[in-house]
Amino acid sequence: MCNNHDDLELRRKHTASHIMTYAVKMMHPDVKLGVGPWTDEGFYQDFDLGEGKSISEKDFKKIQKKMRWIVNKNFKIVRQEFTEAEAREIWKDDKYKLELIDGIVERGEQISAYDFVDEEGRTVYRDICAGPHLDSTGDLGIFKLTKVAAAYWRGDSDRETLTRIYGVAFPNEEKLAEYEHFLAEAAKRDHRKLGQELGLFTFSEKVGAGLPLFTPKGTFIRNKVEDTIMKIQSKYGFERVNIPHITKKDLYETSGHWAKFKDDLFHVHGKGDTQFVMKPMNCPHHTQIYASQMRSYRDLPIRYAETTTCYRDEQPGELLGLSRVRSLTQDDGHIFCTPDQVLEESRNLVKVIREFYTKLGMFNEGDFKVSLSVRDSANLSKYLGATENWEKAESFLEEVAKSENLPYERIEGEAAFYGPKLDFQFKDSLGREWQLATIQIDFVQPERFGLEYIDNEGKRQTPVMIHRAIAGSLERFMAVIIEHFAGAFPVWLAPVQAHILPVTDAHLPRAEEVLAKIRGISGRAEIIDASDTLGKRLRNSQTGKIPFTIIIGDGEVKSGKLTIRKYGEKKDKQISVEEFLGLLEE
RNA sequence: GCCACCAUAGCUCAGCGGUAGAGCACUUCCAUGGUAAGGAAGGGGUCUCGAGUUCAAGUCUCGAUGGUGGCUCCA
Repeated sequence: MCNNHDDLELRRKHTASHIMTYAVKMMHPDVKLGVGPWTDEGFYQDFDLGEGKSISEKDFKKIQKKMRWIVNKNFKIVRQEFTEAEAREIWKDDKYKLELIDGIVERGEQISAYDFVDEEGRTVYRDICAGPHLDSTGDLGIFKLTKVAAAYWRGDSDRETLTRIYGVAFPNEEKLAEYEHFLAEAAKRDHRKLGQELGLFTFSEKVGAGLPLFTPKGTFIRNKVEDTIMKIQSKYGFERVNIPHITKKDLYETSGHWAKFKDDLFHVHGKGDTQFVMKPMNCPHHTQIYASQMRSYRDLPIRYAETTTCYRDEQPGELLGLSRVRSLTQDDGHIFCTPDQVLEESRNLVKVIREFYTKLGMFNEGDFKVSLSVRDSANLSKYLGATENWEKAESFLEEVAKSENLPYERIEGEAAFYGPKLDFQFKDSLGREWQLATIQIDFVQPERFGLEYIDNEGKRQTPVMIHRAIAGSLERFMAVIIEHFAGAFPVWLAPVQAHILPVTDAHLPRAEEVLAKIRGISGRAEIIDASDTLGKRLRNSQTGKIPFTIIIGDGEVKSGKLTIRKYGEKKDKQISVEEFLGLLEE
């Protein structure tokens, strides 16, 4: 929920939600109501339909018809206020409302409801609501129910399952058309669709859900992303390490993850009795590399980096294309340092993140947001680690966020139990936010694994661990950049940078010469021979979102120049081979 | 895991009780074509899988698998 809506839009969504609820109530008189707020997109309402009853999208037509009837009746919408006792009496049969009333009372707010009132002044429908609303149902405009889903009461999976109906509401048809146009455009950018069309990755039912397979082109992009990150961070002293993908469960018993996450791991059995699991993370492994030697304060910070795949047995309903998978490749890194070094290390990590995302053109205002997750000041006891270190780390992270001008928001209570963090969230084509880069301070694992270094007084000390990712997971990162670029990757990232089109077979030798020159600078190009018409081949290069299409015919053979068509442009350019090679450099 | 929907050729889809179709892609042939789909022929499907109903099941029912939109979760 956010508050950047103008008042009228908000009231329209609120009223639409009540009208839908009234319509559903007419069809299912015994229905009980959960919450029904407005959202960025529209509105929803949760219903408890009762045992064995359900609503599907096939019912939308009927519900919308009833809603239209309510709109046409033009009921007045009137605010009513109640005392706690009155409210408890009115909604005494509705456990959900009673629970909501508890909350309102607890917060010391006024209990209010909105009534739909007919011409004779009779209340035909009433629901508890803080408002505000339109003046009458006739003012609603255009509405549409969009989807139905299950939701848990209070968002708690241990509690009742409710049926949630989503809808949108607009002042006129044009606004609805705009919204539908946005959805259609988003669908065109969808990474699952583009991934298939551009041949970047695939899934196989035989391999399993959430286990993506990358083609040569997709793998090129992954490797390029990895190389780019490694190159940027190399100036900050990272060293690459390598670990196996399975481990004895003992590792996670020590780290403390076993108790909490054992059901989310893939378990592996060998010949003996020893129980192994596929690694869901890399930090415990990395601690063991740190722990392999006695460390001095002079050695710190020690920085390990590795791009490696982790396996998590996510629940099937949670999988989503490349955004949420069961085998995820992290560009992971861990820094072991003193508490005082957290400031400088975090600052350097932000610099790496900035440089990398700037290269991709994704570090602009509005493209991303940053969360500084700190302790819940009302509940400090649930966090592990020395208070002094927490305070230092939180203030260091905030200092970095400020001095680096990050668009950050401080979120109390969002810190992990083991330390504060700085998360970078980027949007996909539908505006859904995905965490990619992260910087997490950890006071707990070094302790649990008994990591040590010897300080300048010869005393044993426990280092702080910083977990960091720049791309997050390469799978999720690919999903986001495919949608960000709508599949039209910049030249440096494009798996195929150029198609060379000889006009006829007679021009093939020249095309091969040009190809050899491009390959000479490790450019990535392909000759598309004349077995299709030139028009057809040009079209294929464009729909394939190839950055450059080179056309070679009699004119080009004679002049020695190249005719270049850039992706998405309507006009050609004549340039020399050398100039063209310059365009491919990174 | 929860609710809803979906699954037919490599891709996009039509067929919706009487044992399969289109376009694109692919193969071959013709055409050697100067800026977003040249022409012709051909190959390709136990209609996701398993049960059930029926004389007869892509087509109806149930289950499994996979996918989508939300919810929960995301170390």
